[in-house]
Amino acid sequence: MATPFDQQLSRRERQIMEIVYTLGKASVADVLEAMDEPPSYSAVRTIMNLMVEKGFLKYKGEGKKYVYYPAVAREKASRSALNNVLETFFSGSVAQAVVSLINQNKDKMSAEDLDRLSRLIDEAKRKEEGGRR
Amino acid sequence: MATPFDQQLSRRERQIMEIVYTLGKASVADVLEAMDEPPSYSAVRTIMNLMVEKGFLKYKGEGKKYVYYPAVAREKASRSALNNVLETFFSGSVAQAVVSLINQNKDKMSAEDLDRLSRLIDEAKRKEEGGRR
DNA sequence: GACTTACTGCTAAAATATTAACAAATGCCG
DNA sequence: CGGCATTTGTTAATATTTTAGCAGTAAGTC
Repeated sequence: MATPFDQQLSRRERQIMEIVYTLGKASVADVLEAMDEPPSYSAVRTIMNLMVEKGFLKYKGEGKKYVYYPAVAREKASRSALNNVLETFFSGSVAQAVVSLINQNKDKMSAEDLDRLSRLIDEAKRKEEGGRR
Repeated sequence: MATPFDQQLSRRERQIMEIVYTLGKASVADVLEAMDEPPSYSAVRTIMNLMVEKGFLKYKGEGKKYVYYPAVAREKASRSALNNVLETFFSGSVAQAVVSLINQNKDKMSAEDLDRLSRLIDEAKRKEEGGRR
C-alpha cells in the first residue's frame, strides 16, 4: 500500500487499514472476517482502538457496536499511495507507471474505459501544445 | 509501497526496502544517509542482514563493504505494488487508477509520453474490438 | 425476567522489531 | 609498516507490536 501513514503503521495496522479502505467502513467483526490469518477478536480490537488514538481511524457507535472509518478520505490516501509507488519504482515517471498499468491489464479494460483515457490524453496534449507558446 | 512482501515487512524493513529499490543498490551507509530519522549504523545493519536472511535482499562484497540489492527485480515488485494500490483504493479498476494518475500529473508528462500512451491505448482498443467476434 | 450472544473496557503476557555497543577485520594513506 | 577510518560479527538491552483473557454491559429471544 502506501498511505501518508505508511511509514507510521505497523504490519497489522497496515493490514487492517487496507481492509477498512477496501470496505469503506467496517466493524471489528468485519475486519476479522476479511483477514487471512486472523488473530483473536481481542487482538484486532486493540489495534483498531490504537489506530483511533493515533488518528488513522474514526468510529461511530451504531447499535451496540462500533463502526470504524478511515480518518483520511480514500481519495487523498489513494493519491499518496500512488505517488509513493511512483517514486519508489518509477523514479517519479507517471507515464512509465501508466504504461505499466495498462500493459498489465489491457484485457481488463472496457471500451468505455479506453475511450475515457483517450479523451483524457487528448485533452492533456492540447494543453501541452497550448503551453508551448 | 506494496511489494509481494508488504505484509511481511516491518516498518523499518519497508523503509529500507524502498530506499534500496529507489537507489537500485545500496551500502549500509547509503541507506543510512537516505533515511529521514536514522537510527545508528548498527541498527540499520542488523535489519538489512535480517532481510538478507529472509530473502528480501541480496548482497555482494565490494571492497571491504557489502552492497545490497533487492532480491526481487524492481519490475516484478513494481507490478505487485501497483496492483496492491489498485485493489485497495480502486476496487481493482485499472482505468480509474490510470485516470487518477494522469489527472494528478498532467503537467509532468511530456508530449512523447502522451503519444506513447495514445498508441498504447489505440492498440488496446483494436484488440478489444477484434476480440468481440 | 433469565439466558444467550455480541459487544466493549481494561489488563497483562508473549512475540517481534529496533536499537546500541563492543570487539575484530579490512582497506587506505602517509 | 603504523595508525585512522570504515565496516563487519556478534550479543544484549529496550521498545513496540501483537496477542489473549476476563469482567461488565446492552440487545435480542423465549
